[in-house]
Amino acid sequence: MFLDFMSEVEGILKEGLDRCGLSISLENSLDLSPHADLSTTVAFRLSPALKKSPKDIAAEIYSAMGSPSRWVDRAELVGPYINFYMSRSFLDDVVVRAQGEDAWRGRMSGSVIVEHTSANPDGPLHVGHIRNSVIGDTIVRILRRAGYSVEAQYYVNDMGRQTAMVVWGCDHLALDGSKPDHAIARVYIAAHRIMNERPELAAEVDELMRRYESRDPEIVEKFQRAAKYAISGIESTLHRMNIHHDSYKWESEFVWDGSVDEILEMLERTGRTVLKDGALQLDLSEEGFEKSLVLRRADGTTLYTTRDLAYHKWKAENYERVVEVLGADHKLVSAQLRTALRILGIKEPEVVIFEFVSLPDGSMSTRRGKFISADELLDEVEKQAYIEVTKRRPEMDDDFRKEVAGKVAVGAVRYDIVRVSADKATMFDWKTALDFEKLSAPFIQYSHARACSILKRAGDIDEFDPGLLRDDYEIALIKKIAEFDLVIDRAARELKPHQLATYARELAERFNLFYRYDPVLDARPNELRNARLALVRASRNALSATLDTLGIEAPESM
RNA sequence: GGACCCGUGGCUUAGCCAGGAUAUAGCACCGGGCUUCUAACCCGGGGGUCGCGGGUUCGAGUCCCGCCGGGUCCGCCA
Repeated sequence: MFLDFMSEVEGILKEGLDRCGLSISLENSLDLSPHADLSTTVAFRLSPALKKSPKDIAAEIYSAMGSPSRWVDRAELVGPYINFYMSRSFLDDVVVRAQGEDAWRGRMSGSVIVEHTSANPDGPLHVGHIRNSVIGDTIVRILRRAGYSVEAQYYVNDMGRQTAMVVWGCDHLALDGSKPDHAIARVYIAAHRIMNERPELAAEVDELMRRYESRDPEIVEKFQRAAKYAISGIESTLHRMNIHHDSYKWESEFVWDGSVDEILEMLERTGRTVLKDGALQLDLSEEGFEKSLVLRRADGTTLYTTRDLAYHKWKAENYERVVEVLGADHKLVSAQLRTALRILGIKEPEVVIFEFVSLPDGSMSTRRGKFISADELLDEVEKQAYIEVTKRRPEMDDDFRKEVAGKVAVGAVRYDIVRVSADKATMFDWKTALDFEKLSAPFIQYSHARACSILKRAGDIDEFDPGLLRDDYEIALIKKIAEFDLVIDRAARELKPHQLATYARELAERFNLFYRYDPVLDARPNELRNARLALVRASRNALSATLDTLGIEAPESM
């Protein structure tokens, strides 16, 4: 839709530039503008080299440009700007194409792996983790919309000290009957407390780690049982938020199948490694890193980073795009990892870093038992949502109110997380979390429900003529619907899911205005009624596709 | 000490990478709108030295330098 219009504008503009003998990249030279459907400022950029005023240059290009085409109605010269406007047939085409299901998928292709969440299997997800999960899952959904074949993967850190602590805890303490991830957290926290009191026990944990790495069958069974138990709880929380992983990759796999040894050999062959105090290290001072990267301990065991290098080699070999979502605390290690990969000639991942979620009294910690779990958050938000639904729809039965409350709660939590740019640090606050009077998912869900309600009352739509949709509200809405493919395309390239959240809000706003000022069911003559019904259906489809891509359910009634 | 991220009306926030035409929304505040397709909605109003200071440019919220404030990291942990 919008991308088609944009390509035609590029063609027309390029013709003008060519005829004037000018050459400039059209990449990023067309912008959305409040003054036009697309606008270009190329004249400004050409001005210094040509030593002519932008206004004169724009005029020259303008008069040399190609004639209007199928989707482009006209171009206008406004001082140094050249503005482009959509044709009526473009708007008509948007409404027609938006009636169907295939209008919401992009033209990108290829395979992508997106790693997200990957929390240690030592307890439940807390409100910091789910920022990772929501950003990650939304990116997965955006990339799928864009046309990629996407694998969403959870990387299980089973070789770390945390998991060994959990195993030690399970050996010595009983798991209670609570949700698996919460039960594991209790054991993990208790194990830490015991270790603090009796530091001599730490050797037992070291021994567990050593035996696991050497693949002692008895220990392997214990580690994997404990980790899987924790993950089963984590998974159920994720599912509640409409988040699904296609696969789990265990870091131990890379140690046992020889990938880690292979990576170490590759690194040694670069001649960049040094043996210091018996430990193998990679010197990255040339690349601006103060500290060298330790690859293998003096005792011969591997480190997280080494296993991570092997994991990234595997990703690079199996997928065309490698994407991962990491917390800000991983910035440095991730940069070191990417540098090491570059030295090895392995494709580097595209890393989405999100800043921290803190509590009013500091940062969260599973080990210290200081966190607000995602389960707790969802329960509270759902409770609040149920109160709201009951207040607004008292005539509906309890099943309805519960179902809507669930959808609204998950939507509110996801939207509140995804709407802010990943590089903004945030503070968790119960008051804000439980307040969805403010701009939030229900605003968008509600627009969708309104559209559904009209369609339900209308019954089947006869033939329609989109050309009858001519007032400001109708046209603004059609243009916003058309923008869907542009937003997906950009968000998929830049990996910025908050752009879609902004779009969702704008789309709902435009629909609400149309809804407020243009009656549909009572519209006369009947031809106008049919055209508006078609626009409602187009809007419903656009809202539904947008919400789906945000991982938010779109109730037909709420 | 070094590195990275952030700083936009009272609060939250878009725009910054690819500099251009009146700076985006929400909350809160003041006022208005339900005999009309669901008012979880809509309309109007007030409120901004885009942290501060320099620089580049015809033009800077956007780029560069310095400073201030907040966050994060700098382990033979993960």
